[in-house]
Amino acid sequence: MSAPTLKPKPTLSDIAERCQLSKGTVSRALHLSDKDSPVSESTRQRVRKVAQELGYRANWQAQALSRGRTHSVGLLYEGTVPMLDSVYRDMLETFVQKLRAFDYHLQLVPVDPAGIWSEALRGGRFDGCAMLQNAPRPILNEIADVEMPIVLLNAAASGGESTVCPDDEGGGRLAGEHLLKLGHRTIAYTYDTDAVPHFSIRTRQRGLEQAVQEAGGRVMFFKGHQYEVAPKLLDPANGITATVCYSHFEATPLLQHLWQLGAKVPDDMSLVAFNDEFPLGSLIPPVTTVGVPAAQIGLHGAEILLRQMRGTTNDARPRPPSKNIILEESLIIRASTAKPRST
Amino acid sequence: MSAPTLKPKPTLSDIAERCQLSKGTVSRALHLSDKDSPVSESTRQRVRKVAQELGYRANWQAQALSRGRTHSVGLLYEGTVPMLDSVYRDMLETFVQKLRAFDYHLQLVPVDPAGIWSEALRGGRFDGCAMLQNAPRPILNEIADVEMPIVLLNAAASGGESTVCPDDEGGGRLAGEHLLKLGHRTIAYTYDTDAVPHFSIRTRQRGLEQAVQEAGGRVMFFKGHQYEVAPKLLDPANGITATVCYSHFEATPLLQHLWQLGAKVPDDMSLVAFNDEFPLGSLIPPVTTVGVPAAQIGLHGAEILLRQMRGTTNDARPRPPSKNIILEESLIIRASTAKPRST
DNA sequence: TGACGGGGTGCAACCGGTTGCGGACAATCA
DNA sequence: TGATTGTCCGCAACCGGTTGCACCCCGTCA
Repeated sequence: MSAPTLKPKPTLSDIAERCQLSKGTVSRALHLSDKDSPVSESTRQRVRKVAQELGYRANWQAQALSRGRTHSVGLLYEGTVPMLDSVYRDMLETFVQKLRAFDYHLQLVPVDPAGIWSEALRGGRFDGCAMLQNAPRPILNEIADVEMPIVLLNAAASGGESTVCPDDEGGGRLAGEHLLKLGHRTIAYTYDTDAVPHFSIRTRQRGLEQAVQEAGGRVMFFKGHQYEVAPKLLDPANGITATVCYSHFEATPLLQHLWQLGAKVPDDMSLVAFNDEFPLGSLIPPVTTVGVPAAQIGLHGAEILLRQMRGTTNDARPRPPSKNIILEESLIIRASTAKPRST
Repeated sequence: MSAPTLKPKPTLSDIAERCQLSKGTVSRALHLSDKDSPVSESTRQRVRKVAQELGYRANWQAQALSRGRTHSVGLLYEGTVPMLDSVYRDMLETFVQKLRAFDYHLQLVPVDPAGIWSEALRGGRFDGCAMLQNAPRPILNEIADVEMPIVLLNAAASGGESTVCPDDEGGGRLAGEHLLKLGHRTIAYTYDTDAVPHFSIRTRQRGLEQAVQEAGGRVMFFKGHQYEVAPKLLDPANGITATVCYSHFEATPLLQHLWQLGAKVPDDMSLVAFNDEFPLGSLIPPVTTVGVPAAQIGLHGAEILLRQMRGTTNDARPRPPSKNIILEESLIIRASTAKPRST
């Protein structure tokens, strides 16, 4: 009694012994569905009762080892913990939820240059993985090499991988069309020097330019800290009446700097942001923005991954072909956009 | 060749065969340190070379199973994916990094009411875990029941668990003292109805009140959406000259609403927030705030957990006693605070 | 030269499940 | 009543490592 008395976790054998049965039978009794089970109803009842009493839980490693599938997926990310970036919140939330619904667990896997992550990859720690953002080719190649199912979230299709990506080009167009409809003709597009380099910076710009140029308008491009950009936007020589920001990280300080310079939004300058994130909605004025269907991305990503994993591990069925899903963005009109003053 | 030719992951046996050795020897050659190894230098070289060529990686489940430790820790959280809350970013970042340095992997474990998480807990999926925020007692009890090391991050000590928590009371005092020094005597404290209920709401308030009351000042308390609160703060009858917000989520809209009502910050109203988060620094004026040592919390948490896990799993050494660490918060003075006008 | 000691290796059990196969027994059919 | 079928369960191999123990062989010392 002075001994630590480590609580011995009950195992299959414990139950088997208690029930006077063999491990195999107990195993079958526990998790084969009621109908097609090769074990009698009474036995099953008995086993389950005992398992319940003992608080039995299957050991995960043992199960994974013998079944050949871990039932967990790796969440790969570069740099800092990702979910951190607010845009990823809803994306991850639905992604996780969906996978959980199928009893998949998630592992956080930083893709450090040191390459420890490859240990995880090849060590069979998970059945499939998701990568946030665009992944460096070498990494994708290594993943392809071990033939592990993968889905790229918020990334453009570049190889054979499945991807789920918002239609940033369409989003840019949305922003452009909205402003055009209001009567704007000279529109600025800006992003911050500190922004994480992501292809969507360009894609959004492209969509915007397409829409505006088709209508005979003009897009001016500004890169830099917003306190530097703001005065340029207001320079009468430019004739800019509306600005589209790459994200809420630009829009927030920009709004304040414009304000400080005496320009009223939307009267003197209309403002459109991307991402429907705090604090856009709680600024004065609330900022019109192009929302990214983050939750949808997560959901589709999970579904794709689940489908891919089903055929994993020596399953005869070929893995389903990769899929590239593009989801529409949507315009959320708030008070930061209006007709240009001159109109 | 038409067969799928699933890449056969090399195992210990494969190497053993190639080297004409037994599994056991190979296992020893691979990961016993060079000096105390009971295997000859030449053999070790040979084995490692072959392992290298084959791209061998130890199967994780098998290793975990036989060693009795998984070398991974669970990150428990309630509600939505947590890291999402910006305050947790730095906290998690350092936490993860530290654990990774010791080759621990992280699993995301939502503590859903359904109780699936308990499956993970008892299934031996991880050696220890961390819980974000305060955890419900029943959950902690279950964790205690399986005798799993745990550390509570950003939570107050309530049971036998180890905790790492910022000194919110001290932070509140810091805010109060700063304002007092500037000459403020009637100070408001506000938090939003939508704020996640967290004990720190009260703790920060308490610290603030202590400091202010000691100096003969007065704290008024306002709960609600900031657009409702703002007018009350400006009510001359109240004589409020400074406001402390529970977090950046309150401070941001409040600042704008005050502005909109014609009150200038800091001239008419000084403003102090908590958490050093976006967009506080990029607002006009930049907002004075009490910063939480998030990175430190993560770091200490990881260290505590590592120490606890060392003694896990039938180790003779008793687990080190639980520890409750409280970390100081710090005042970040920006432009939103100044002497009250009347002074 | 024979006993002893120790370094280097093989054997086999074990971790905790899963699963193919065969056997026992009862029920059904000829 | 004997052959056949089907139900239910036990046996044992297996997943891929780890590790205690025995063994072999060679050098050393008495």
